[in-house]
Formats: sequence, C-alpha cells, structure tokens
Amino acid sequence: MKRDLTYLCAQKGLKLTGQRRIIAEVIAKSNDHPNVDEIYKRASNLDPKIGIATIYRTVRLFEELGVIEKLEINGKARYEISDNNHHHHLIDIVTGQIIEFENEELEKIKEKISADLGYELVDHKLELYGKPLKK
Amino acid sequence: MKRDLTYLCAQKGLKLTGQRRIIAEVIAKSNDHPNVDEIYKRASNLDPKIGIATIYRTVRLFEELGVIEKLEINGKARYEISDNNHHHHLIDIVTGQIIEFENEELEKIKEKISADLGYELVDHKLELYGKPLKK
DNA sequence: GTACATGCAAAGGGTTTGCAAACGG
DNA sequence: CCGTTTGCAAACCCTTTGCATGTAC
Repeated sequence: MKRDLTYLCAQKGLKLTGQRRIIAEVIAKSNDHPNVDEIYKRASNLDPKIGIATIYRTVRLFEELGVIEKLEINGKARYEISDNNHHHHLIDIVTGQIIEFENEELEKIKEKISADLGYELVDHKLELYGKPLKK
Repeated sequence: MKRDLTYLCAQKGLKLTGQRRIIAEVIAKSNDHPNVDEIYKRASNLDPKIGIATIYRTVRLFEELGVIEKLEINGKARYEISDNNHHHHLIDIVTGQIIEFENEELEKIKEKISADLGYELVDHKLELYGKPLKK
C-alpha cells in the first residue's frame, strides 16, 4: 500500500507529503470503515497540526487514485482501503457494525443483468441491512 | 395510493393536509426519481405557497410510513413511490438515466447471504452503474 | 526554485429546527 | 377547539474553496 502510494504519486507528479502518508496509514490500519471525522481524529494523534480540509482533500484524491473506496452508509461517507475482490457490506441495524462479504454468484448475476440491459457494468454498490437472528 | 394515504393518516392520527396530498401526487406521478428540489418545484406549480421545509418534513414522514422510498444516487437523496416488488436501479453513467429492474435470483441470493451471516434481511440497496454497450 | 500542498477561516449546499400563525378532524 | 402542520428564517452539519504560507522534489 505504501509502495503503491509512492509509485502513484511519483507517476502523477503528486507529492508524498507527511500528511498523505499519515492519512494512508490511518485508513490502512482501520478495519471499521471510518468517516472523515474519525480519520481526522486518528490522524491528529499522529500529527496534531493536521487540518480537516486536508483530510477531505486527501480522501478525495485517494479515491480518485483508486487506493481507497468510499461507502455511503445512511447517507454518510465512510472509507476503506481498496481491495480488488469486490466485497460488499452487511450493516447490522442493531449495533451498526459493518460485516464484509464476498459472493461469486452475486458478481455473475450483476454482470448478466447489466449485459441484458445493454450496459457494461463499471461500478456497483450493494448493502444489506440485517437484524441478528436469534440463536 | 391516495387511498392508502387517507387510511394511513387516519390510523396514525395524522392530518391529510393539502400539502401532503400534493406531495404524494407529485411523487406518484413522477417516474424519474426526483430529488427534494424537483419535488419542491413540481409541488410549487400546484401550490405556489408551499415551503421547502414542508417537502423535507413530508418526504421523511412518507418514508417512515413506507409509502415512498429513498434512493441515494451519488450521495443525493431521491424518491420514488414504494412498490413491493423489490426492484433495483441501474444508473447510466453517460446520461444519468435510471433504469429499474427486478431479478428473482438476486433476491434469493441476498436472503441466503444474510442468513448465512446470521442475519434476517430487513432492507437492502443495490445500484449498478453502467456504460451503454456499443451496438 | 517552483509547482504543488497545507491550514485557516469563510462560503456553500443540503437538511433540520424553533416559533408563531394557520388549519384539519 | 385543540393538537397537528405549515412557512419562514435561522441554525446545522458536512464538505469545498480562496488565499497566504509552507514544503517536496
């Protein structure tokens, strides 16, 4: 990830600043899909002078570079490191916890639906909202 | 739909005001998933004195009553009349057009995934973003 | 050195809220 | 009538932007 970033920045004439390094690290180490405010708090621990505008600018940049992905849970932006495995999210409506899953069959169906409608699938978003089953 | 609304309002001690009637009608007649601003414009044609705060309050109310559904396309709220057929949306990334589709197989997979993860599926959201295929 | 990036504060867009007046049942 | 709803404007939250300063390359 840090290698990717170094490479990507160099390639695009972007500067690998301390703030960008920190924000990348914070998101990479978070597995709870933090929102901007959370990222800001965590980054502030590593660099108390970092500004929230920098967080906003950086997550947008990283999203464009494809190194992170933006989710919109309940209308609020949250971020995670990109993987190429196309996982999705199930949101526990009781605890708010986000559970990740993958499903190959699902991927195929999406491709098929798009193709049937005359489209090439370029992106997609699936969120399931569930209530824990009584055991 | 209007019947439903009359019934639902009566049942919950809500008042079926002119504004609510108009907003319900506007959404029912729209098949383009309007956002709040669009609904406001269309409703204003029927009642020039209607306020935007009323639109916001009413769509929230209708959503809670289950008579309309909220989509979030590119982070912006848009609304449509509820159907019980669980359709989904494919967004044409070139034109912005929204295409609705249903897929029974998809519904089954979602239920299965949820169950496998130990959840009862209570809601879900799927959006496909596609580019028109060259013919 | 120079273009890019940052921090700050102000501005912006969308949505919610407090309140007095209006209105539906 | 009484409690609900409305319109208005102010408040709010999240995000973006202008600008002078700072910094990576």
